[in-house]
Amino acid sequence: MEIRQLKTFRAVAEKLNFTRAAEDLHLAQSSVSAQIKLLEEDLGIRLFDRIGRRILLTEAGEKLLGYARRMEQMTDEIRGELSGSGDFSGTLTIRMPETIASEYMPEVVELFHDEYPKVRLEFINCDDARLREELNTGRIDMAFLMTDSVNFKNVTVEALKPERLVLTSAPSHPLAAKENILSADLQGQTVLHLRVD
Amino acid sequence: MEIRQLKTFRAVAEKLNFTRAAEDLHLAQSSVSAQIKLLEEDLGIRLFDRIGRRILLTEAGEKLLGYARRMEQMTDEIRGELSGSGDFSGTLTIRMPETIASEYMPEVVELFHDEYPKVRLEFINCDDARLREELNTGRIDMAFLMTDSVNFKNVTVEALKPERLVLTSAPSHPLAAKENILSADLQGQTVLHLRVD
DNA sequence: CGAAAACAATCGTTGGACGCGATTCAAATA
DNA sequence: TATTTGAATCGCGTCCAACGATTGTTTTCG
Repeated sequence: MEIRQLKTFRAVAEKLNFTRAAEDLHLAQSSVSAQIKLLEEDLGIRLFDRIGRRILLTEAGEKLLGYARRMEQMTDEIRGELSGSGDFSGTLTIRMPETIASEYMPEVVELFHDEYPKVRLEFINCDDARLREELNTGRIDMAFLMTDSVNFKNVTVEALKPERLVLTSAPSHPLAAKENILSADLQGQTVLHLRVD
Repeated sequence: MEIRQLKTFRAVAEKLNFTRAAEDLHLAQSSVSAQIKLLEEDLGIRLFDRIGRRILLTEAGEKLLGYARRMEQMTDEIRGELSGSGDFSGTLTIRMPETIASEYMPEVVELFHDEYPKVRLEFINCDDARLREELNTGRIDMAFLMTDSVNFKNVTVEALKPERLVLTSAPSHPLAAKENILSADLQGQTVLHLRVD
């Protein structure tokens, strides 16, 4: 029996739905199934009745739910009481291109806020090339860029992931018919692309 | 924060000694160190003051100890309340050679008893060859053997580990001088060996 | 005072646990 | 009957946790 399992159990027991619980917990549905299965095996008793695709708490499940809630309260209490200083708060100012922001940030913000609810996130659009200065003066705390390499002094840089660069056009465009496009083919074409500072 | 970590923490906090705690928990000392380190990182606060090789609870540690105890009580309560049927009791009768018993059983019995305190273990010396009958009639529940292979019907057999067979003699024995001994060398010698039923 | 013992921290390795995506199978719904 | 919803299962990859060995330090004892 582990706290992680009890948290998962509580989520499932309250939603009575493995898939929703998985979303809440930022887990795959299969992982939730596996955890519940482990917990049931560990306790040696079924926690849910599976009636068709619908699930109900068994009597044992009902009892456990109460304990799980108290247990979780207690962990929160522990953190509240002990970690004091470890409980970050303040504002993080982040500069990043809108394209990245709209793609990745919704999920990242949710995850981050779950862990550090007292930290406010401030995003600024990445519309100029004065990053180095901004980072050094403390106007922004961090930035996400799409670029081949960055080499700033006094700034920590980490590559997060490669991102494919894709060529897109209207279906009616002459180049759309070609199987392969060489960079030479773009000669004289008007290209709309990301600003790379 | 996981229950396992809190259990480890409690053991250390009560013994004020990592090594003893590790023994109690059937863990390596390094594992205990690692768990405590993780817990301290997770909570963002030191739990022990390390004064030389001696350790003391910090203020945070004192507080946590209370919580850890309540937490553990609660898990026991959960098991007591829920697992009902999963709580095995009764007697297991096991036949095995004394050589095996004295070598492996002390630790095995301790581990087993920690997990199933209500099960009594009964050992019988392995001094006859009527194992098959004994197993089938239910006089014994299981047996440990040292042998090359066993093939009983209605009996589940599992190989646990290979065991080296070593030749030993008094230092004064003629064969003791030889670098290598062949089985032919044993011709005519009196050999004291395990009974293999 | 020097030698030995006690003990926690650290390191490298490895097996197992855990998470994931894809798939399957059953049930509910259209 | 077809489609959707939802949980279980499987195979795979990765990461974590336990271990043994070692180190460095402190305490104890000869």
